[in-house]
Amino acid sequence: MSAITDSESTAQRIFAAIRSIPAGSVAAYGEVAERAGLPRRARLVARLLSQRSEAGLPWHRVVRADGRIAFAPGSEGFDLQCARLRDEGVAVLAGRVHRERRVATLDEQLWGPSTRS
DNA sequence: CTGATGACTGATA
DNA sequence: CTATCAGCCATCA
Repeated sequence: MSAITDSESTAQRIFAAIRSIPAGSVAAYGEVAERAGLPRRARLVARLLSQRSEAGLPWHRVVRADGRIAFAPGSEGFDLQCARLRDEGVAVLAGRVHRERRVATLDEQLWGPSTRS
């Protein structure tokens, strides 16, 4: 059988986490890493996207923790990510996504933004 | 081994 | 608000 390395299974978990981001929403690198079971591996997620990104992977839904596009303004990646997000109905102003468009925590998805009785 | 780099993050000024 | 610093982790010279 194939010898699946830890790195590959890790990568698959990260890709799965990214795919789990609903269209019209975005998540931070740190959030993706955490949901993939890799806390504090935000840079690993970034490096993975940079080197091994897959076809069909909604990488454009991954932004920085502050909602900003990770690419430099004016770069190809920036322009492409911005366009694809807007295509999904996400407002991107000054290279930034509004806070409410973020998929904060898993808890928030399950419990809702204002479950406080 | 050390040091630099990167699609990062949080704290501080 | 922006600018800088330190922490973090994987890879490379």
